[in-house]
Amino acid sequence: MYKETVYSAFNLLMHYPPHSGAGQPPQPQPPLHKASQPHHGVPQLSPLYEHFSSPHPTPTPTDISQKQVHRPLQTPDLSGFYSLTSGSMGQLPHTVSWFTHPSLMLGSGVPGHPAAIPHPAIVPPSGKQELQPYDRTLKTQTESKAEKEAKKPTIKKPLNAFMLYMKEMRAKVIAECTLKESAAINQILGRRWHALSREEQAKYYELARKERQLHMQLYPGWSARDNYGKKKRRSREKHQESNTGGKRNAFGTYPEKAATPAPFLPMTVL
DNA sequence: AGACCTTTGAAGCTG
DNA sequence: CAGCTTCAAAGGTCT
Repeated sequence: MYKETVYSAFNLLMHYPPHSGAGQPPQPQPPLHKASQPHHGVPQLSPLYEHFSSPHPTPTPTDISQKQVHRPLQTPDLSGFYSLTSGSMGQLPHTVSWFTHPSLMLGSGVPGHPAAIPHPAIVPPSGKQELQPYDRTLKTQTESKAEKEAKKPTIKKPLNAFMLYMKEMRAKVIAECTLKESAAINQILGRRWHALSREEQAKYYELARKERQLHMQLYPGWSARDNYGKKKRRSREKHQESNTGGKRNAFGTYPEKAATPAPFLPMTVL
């Protein structure tokens, strides 16, 4: 049943014209770090950027500080960030601003900066961003150190180019194919990503670079290793097995080899 | 409740 | 340093 749903979704998408490079094998595209790419027509990516998007005018550094965004360094790259992301991104109804959504008002902020930097990278230890704000006043004095440690909000990794692309395009793909399961959606998005032109991909690489930069400034001491091992894996062996086709895939089937694409996937489309 | 699936890219880890 | 592993997002599915 589900398999058929996915199949029909791919059939539907077969007729979706790729941006460019249709029918060509995906070519590895090294990250592009041009500072002056055209920045038109990029809809909402990450709420971090949405905050600076139309219809609001491009915020000045003063505007940012008024929103209590801590910017310890005034780097030229950040100004590029503003010009890059302002006034060109559309709005998607399901998105919320990182700076206004209650889940972002965690009050934890950057260590050493009690003014609280509400940033979407900060989430409660539950993993998912919750609707209710993280209320540190709920902590009791009797809580053990370990408990307090466990309840410390997690600073998430900044999104890479593909993640930003997924965030933007997911709703569009879902609307087109009525699929909702992310595993299938992500397969489609992965193929579309490869179908993007170099210029189109460059926009996302640039946004991702800016996001990393901002993330570095917001959380100077943060390292990706901070989140290592926080997700419990059932076991490395099993995880490996799942990656090599030993377990059920997103289509509810048991693929013989993970490297073998699903037979109903037309390689010349998407 | 939380891992899994699935994708790419960044970054950490390991030998 | 090359290659492997983990984690970012997402939501349905499964344990």
